[in-house]
Amino acid sequence: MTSRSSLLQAEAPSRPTGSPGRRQPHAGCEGCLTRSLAVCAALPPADTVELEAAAGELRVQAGATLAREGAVRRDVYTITRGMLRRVRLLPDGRRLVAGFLMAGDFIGFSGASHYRHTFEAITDCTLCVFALQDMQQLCRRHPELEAGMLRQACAELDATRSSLMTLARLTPVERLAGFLLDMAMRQQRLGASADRVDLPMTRNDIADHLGLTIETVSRSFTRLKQDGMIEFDAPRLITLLQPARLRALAGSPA
Amino acid sequence: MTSRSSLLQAEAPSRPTGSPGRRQPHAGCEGCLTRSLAVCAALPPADTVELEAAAGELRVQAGATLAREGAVRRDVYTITRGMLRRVRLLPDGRRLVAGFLMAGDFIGFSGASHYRHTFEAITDCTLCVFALQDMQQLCRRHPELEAGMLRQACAELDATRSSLMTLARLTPVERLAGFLLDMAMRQQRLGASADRVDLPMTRNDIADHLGLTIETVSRSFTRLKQDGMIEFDAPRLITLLQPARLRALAGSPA
DNA sequence: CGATCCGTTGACGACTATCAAGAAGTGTGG
DNA sequence: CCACACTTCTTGATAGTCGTCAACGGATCG
Repeated sequence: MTSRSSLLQAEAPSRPTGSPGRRQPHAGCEGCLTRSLAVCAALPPADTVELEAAAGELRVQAGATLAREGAVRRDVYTITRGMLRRVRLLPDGRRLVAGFLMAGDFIGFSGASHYRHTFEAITDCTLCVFALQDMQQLCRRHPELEAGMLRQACAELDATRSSLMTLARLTPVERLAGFLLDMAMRQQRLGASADRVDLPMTRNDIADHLGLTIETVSRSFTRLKQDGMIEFDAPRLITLLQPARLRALAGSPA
Repeated sequence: MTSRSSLLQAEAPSRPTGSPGRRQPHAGCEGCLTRSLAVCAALPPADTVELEAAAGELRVQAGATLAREGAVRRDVYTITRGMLRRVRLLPDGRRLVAGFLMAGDFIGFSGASHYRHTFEAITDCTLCVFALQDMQQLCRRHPELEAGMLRQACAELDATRSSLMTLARLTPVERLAGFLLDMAMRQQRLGASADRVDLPMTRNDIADHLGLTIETVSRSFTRLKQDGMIEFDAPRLITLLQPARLRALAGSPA
């Protein structure tokens, strides 16, 4: 009985490509767990009424696709529960997982008219939906919101640029160490313990995220375990025994 | 006598680490060649007076460092002439060139209080300098400017995410093909011909940008030449003979 | 003219991808 | 409840690609 984190709920039997789910009226920002993390935080509490009016709630089953690469980009999203992957494919099937998205993350920082990635739910997810147009109008009326979006877009840019170093110059073990630290940090922000990492995604997802094969990912896990830096509570639930050594491996900035 | 492009002027005898140059009063936005490209374009012509008041002009010699990783981030820049590289180093000397910056590009989309990269001039450069504070105030007074910054930050995010695919999943030849197309496209926006690419940076810079070694970069160049896709006018001046085939190699999006 | 830097090419070896098999966990149906 | 299919993850053997080491040619500069 491996009790996975309550933040990232357990993966349901994955239907290959389920429907993205229905849009429902929004329940209200007040009780929202991610209120303080998300883009919405830029708006003073008094103005959340407007946000709520524009927002819809969307639930997506594990395994289902939220939005497909190439489709017209009509909506933007804030994730309130669960985890998704940002995927891009090459014609010959090579795959990149450009990132994992969790509660508080925003989908919609793009200048493109069409989605440039496919977004697939790894666990059951709940999201706040906004029509792109509505969000743009909200931004026009509330410069603080736009400023907040700019700040968060810059933060994401910083993070993405760090990934460049990972992919360009780090060894497999170093990449994995950095990945584990990154996931731990983000989950900690959501209230999890600092040294426990929950990995709802498959080894394949991790491989395609780190530019490796699943075998190399697996061997790198084994190496970190043998060296006493991590411990497996389950294949997808890991304890970081020596975060400092992991940080040293990953090149500190992580 | 290799007459390099007039857009990216020839590399001067590189002083190892010259001084970043002096800040001068600004010459005015009216005649600025990059006016239509840069962040500033978001501001209506009537308001450029304010921009000019806040801006300074800065010249940086080839080989000199504009800003150092870890230093306090006091200024932001728009490049009006020349080319710089965005560099990050690992403790053991491994290097990443996170990007090449040219006329119209903006340095300053970051949420960090300190520079996260070192910026080094590849050719002699001219830049518009703004104190970070001034720019933030300008944004507060002119929401259009902030909206423009957000748009451009998103565009840069899109571009950076594309680099992830390059580094994670493309072969050396594919990476180089994509790189050449990217440089050609950006130089075309500045008025150069579509099939001529000027590469002021060294093979080492290219290697550290593509996550390869200089030998592999060199061999990949040779391969593209042997296959008839490119032609060398000089080691750093290349003609794209078959852009379509290059695009196919790079995975089209480029 | 020698020194230095840059780029190319060749020989070799290491590391990671590939191929293959097996172990472990999960859900389904009898 | 158990057998079976299926997926995921791990481990081993092998091969290929790219990194490393080395040498050379060309350009630039003092």
